[in-house]
Amino acid sequence: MNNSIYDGLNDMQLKAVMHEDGPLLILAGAGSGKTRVITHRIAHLIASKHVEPWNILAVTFTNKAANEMRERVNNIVGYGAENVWISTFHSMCVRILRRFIESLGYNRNFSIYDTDDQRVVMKELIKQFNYDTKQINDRKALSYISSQKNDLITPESASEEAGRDFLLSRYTKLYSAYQERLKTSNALDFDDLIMKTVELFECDKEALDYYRRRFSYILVDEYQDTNTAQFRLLSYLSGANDPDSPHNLCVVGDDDQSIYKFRGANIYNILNFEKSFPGTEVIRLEQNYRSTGNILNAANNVIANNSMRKVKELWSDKPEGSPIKYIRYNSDFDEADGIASSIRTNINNGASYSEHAVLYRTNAQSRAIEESFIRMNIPYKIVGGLNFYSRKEIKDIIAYLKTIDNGSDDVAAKRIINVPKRGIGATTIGKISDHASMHGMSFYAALKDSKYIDGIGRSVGKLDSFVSMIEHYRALLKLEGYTVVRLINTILDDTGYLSELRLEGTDEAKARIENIEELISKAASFEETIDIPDGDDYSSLLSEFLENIALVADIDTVDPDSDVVLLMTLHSAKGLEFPNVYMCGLEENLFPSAMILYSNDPSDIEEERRLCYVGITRAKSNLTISCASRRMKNGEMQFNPPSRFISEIPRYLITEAPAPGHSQSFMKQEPANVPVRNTNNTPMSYKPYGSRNKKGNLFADNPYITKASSIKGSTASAPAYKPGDTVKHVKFGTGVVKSIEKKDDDYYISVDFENFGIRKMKSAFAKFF
DNA sequence: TGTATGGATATTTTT
DNA sequence: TATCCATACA
Repeated sequence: MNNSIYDGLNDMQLKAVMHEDGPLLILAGAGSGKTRVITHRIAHLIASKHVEPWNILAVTFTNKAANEMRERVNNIVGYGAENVWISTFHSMCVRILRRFIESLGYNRNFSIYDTDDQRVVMKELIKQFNYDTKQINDRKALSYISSQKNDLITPESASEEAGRDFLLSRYTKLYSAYQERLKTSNALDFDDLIMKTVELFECDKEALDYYRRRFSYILVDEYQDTNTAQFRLLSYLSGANDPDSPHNLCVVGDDDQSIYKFRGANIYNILNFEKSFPGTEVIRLEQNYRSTGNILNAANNVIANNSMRKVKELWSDKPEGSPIKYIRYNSDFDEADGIASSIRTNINNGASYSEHAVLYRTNAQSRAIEESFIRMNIPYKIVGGLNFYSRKEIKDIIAYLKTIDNGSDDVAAKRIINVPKRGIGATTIGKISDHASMHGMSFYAALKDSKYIDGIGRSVGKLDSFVSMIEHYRALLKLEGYTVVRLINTILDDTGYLSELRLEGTDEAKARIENIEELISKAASFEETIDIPDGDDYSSLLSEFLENIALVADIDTVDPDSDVVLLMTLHSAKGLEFPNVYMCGLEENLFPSAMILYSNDPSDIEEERRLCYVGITRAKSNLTISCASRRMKNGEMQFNPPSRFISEIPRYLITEAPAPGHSQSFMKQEPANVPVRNTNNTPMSYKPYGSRNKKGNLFADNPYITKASSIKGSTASAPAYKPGDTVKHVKFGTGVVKSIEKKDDDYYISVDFENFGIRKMKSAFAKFF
């Protein structure tokens, strides 16, 4: 046999690779070689057990992981890998639905709605129902719907559940209306892709049988991140309810790296796997091949503070390596500069940019770092944040393509009906919408009826020419074999979209043109990678292109060969590794985030801690952690103590580096945007947290949950309230004013809050309403 | 119908 | 701070 399949595997890895039939749970700690195990197991199945490649299904969460997996299998077996189904949950479901969705009453060329599309629909519905937007906003409604779908709860059962609960019953009404709207638009959102596939398997025996027979071996990566719907999907495919099925389901995951609860991930999928699949063999991979001893030690100590875990202790035979570097900067800008100059130093010592990554909790933090990098000429790429495909100009072009591909897609059609301006106004659009919903037809179909709609009158001509333009494009695609690239170019010319931007001539317009050019080159490279269909009908090419861009994650587009520093959230960093990692913004209220500190679910903090664990374990040789004494957040200055997670790392693993100019300059530098309050130049009353206390313990004075004071307004005027008044604070809620005292130029007000007790604050700072 | 303006609001993470 | 939305005005 081919020896190379088994070379270099440790005993546990080998055991997992060679496991015979039956359910298999691989608990793979960070850096323990889980991708290696999956790929080698696939290779083993093909080469040694003579399983046909097309009978194997491997599921991941990102395209990047899927592509890497395919490449690695290919390298091991050298043949057949292209026939293994290796794909993400979402693209697998699209593929299944494209074939069988008609049994659910949808059309096979359905659109995929992204978050923006969803919001457009939801905003319309909330308006239509006349709901108070203060009580119900689109984000909340959509996150409610998403969690229902992740748990496979239909609108019907949701509304039964909601009963007469005021808010909940409104949400469920929105849920069913939303679902109807998507159906008329022949569109599915991300969660639908999974849920509809499950529904398909429930109602279409033939479809289920087809895939059951096809996939005799199923492997799932990052299993800890699966939600209930995905679990059900896997159960169907692996014949969980069929006693005769061998249940050749192999799942790989790490409960300590479960960080997607907010997206519906159900940690019990992994914690209870053995119960769901009796006879499961459990294999633990506990040897870490990635990080130095110190880094691993730090990670183990942090995660040990969590209670709900599968027993597992990562170890490594690597040397201790350098200590973890910790710096508390004065400000987020100093932090950014500090990181940039540290990277610069490493580069001067021969390191390459791509050996570095900067990880943070929130996307907004990338801003300051980006600015420092630009100033210091450090090449970088920001992963995530504002997605390329969510830019306005890109969305516009895509909306054209979507309208051409699927005329029922109302969000797309409405987006472009008056872009570029065709003199079709809100009134006209409203009338067409009404007509459409009255007759249960799509917006685009209603456009064709415009001459029968009252009050449209003089717009009929404009609407008709819009319709014939779209029909014309369809014909180009079908009859003349237009590629996507040609189609986009034609649209840009015909509509004058591009010339309008050129005329504008601003920097912004130039950037938009560049983005459009990038879209065209993305389309071109897409067309290179797929088989051009026979004959002249290129419509399927367009559908595939649209599907492709709907399902790419930003991380998928990272070029592994380009020598740049990667900037990304801790979430995006999962599954990656770097020699040098900078984890920044380790502050209470930021990481762990303020949101979870006030949540009433105590397990939330454990998820934050897992996120911290994920971050630490990304580092191979050098880990630098940092925080800032003051930081601009949402346009206000915050002062946060260092994160509790820092104090969970044993002191002896850490070297503390002084922040540049810490002792002298902390007060000398006037914080940006903060009005000068002390005229006589005496130090202000607060001291930096984390400065050494008498015991010499770096962390002892780290008060958890210290609220950031918010600074706003510049002059202290007498407060408009008096003791005994009830006030409402933007963060602390309702409270009663206890006392007000004047000191220097400011008023100090102390308030007894219902939920937070007595708080004393400068009246100029406190936000009451 | 289109644009300008000011005020409110939000930011935790994303396939 | 940055974006979104409603309102006012051209």
